[in-house]
Amino acid sequence: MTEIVLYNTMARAKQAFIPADPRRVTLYVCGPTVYNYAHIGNARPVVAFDVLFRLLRARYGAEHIVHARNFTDIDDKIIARARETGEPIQELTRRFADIYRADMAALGNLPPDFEPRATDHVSGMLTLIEGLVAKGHAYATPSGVWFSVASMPDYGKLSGRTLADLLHGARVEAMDDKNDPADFSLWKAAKPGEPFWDSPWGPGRPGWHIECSAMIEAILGRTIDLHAGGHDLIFPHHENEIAQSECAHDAPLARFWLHNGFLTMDSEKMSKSQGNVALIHDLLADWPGEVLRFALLSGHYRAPLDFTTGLLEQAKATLDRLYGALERADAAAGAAPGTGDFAPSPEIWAALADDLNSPEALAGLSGLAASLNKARIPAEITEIAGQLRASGEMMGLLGADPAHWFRAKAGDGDSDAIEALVAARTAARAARNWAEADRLRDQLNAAGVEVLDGAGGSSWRRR
RNA sequence: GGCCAUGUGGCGGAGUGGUGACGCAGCGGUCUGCAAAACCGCGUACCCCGGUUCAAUUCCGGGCGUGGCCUCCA
Repeated sequence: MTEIVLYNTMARAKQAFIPADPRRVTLYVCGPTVYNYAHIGNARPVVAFDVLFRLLRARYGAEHIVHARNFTDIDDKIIARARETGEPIQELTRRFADIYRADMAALGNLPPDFEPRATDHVSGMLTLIEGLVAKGHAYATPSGVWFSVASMPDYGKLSGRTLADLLHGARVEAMDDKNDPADFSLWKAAKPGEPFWDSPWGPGRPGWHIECSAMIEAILGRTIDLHAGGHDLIFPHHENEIAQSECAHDAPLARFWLHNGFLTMDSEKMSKSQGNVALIHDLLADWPGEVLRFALLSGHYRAPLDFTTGLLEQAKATLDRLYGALERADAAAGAAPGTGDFAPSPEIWAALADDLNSPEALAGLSGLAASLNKARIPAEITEIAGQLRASGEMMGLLGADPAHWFRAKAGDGDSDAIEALVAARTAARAARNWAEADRLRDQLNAAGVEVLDGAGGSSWRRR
């Protein structure tokens, strides 16, 4: 089994991944703030690190991996949205958390073992903050509690920033009542009308970063194996998590830091402020979730990826080819699909183990499909098809029944109508009435249905 | 300005000190009543300028281009 190598942002290099305890490998991925629909860019870390999750499960055993992904369910934007719409915060966040889960499931992601919500961990945050204040790393002011960046000698080690860099770029105006412009908020005193929790510093709510520190400690432990998220989280979010957790515990927060690159839309950053976002919810109306997933995996997770319609069309075409090979294999082997214990191909395993090289792994899938299309011996067909499915599963792909893949969108009645036309065409062909047969095929094509004539008769698929 | 990435054929996108990525699209062929699907074959790709080397797309230096981060955006 090939060793897993991952690019560790902290080291700025690929490193062999060896868990602290192979019987309990811990993975934390920063999750969403739930106040609206997730866009496809939000899905990139989820898909990329779902592949990592699958790889770890395969390597160490599913029962030995603990994967947590949080929901941020209290923050300024949530409060603002609730004010706008009048929907209570709890309902709003619960509703969008459910939508998020459904979207991620549609993209073929396994659910994490834990999905903690920030508001369930406020007491843990308070304990953490109290400890930081006691150790001189934080101080209270009327506006809340602040982390004192100057109290941590190696602050900035993840993002490669020095305190001087930060001050250089910092706003000149003294914000709030903190001592240093680089200090960040651990606890915010409640303003009138805002939701609040009681604390030693009066009613208030947590700062953004502290929730992850508290949830990681509560669920996974003080030092975890892997901490992952979007590239933009390196600074300030992950930097500040490190500051809080490490100053509180005198232990490293995570052994590996993984960050995915951004999606662009027509080469521009996809962001809410620019209004160029594609919501997963909307994309799913036009594309199977697996096409979206394949498109996201077609680039390496650390590289930028331009998310375009062309990319989706290519992903769809490639998946059609892969599923086509599986469909013929199932028919030829006459066996139930997905049976038996097949292992992923060594090449695909190696590609994924090399810092989640999904494009190379996808190339491996195509290679297997080509072999499958050429295979003639039933035992060989079963073997390769099994290997192809097992390899696909490593990436959360090819899990569908090919028949479903090609014909799912048709309603039952719709399907019957298509079957009738195909049957009529078969009859016309038997009568060597080519004109009628071609007319029926044109009619089917116009309806988005492709007819495939084979030795054993004609079949059809949706385009 | 500081920091971090990145520049590969029509398009997407891996990788490598010296013959092939892979996919999509395209072209030719086999098959087919004709197609489609599948199979076989085809493309003289590595931003620019120096340097190292027998040999650089791959290493080093410089330049140019692009993207991202620089206090709450995956």
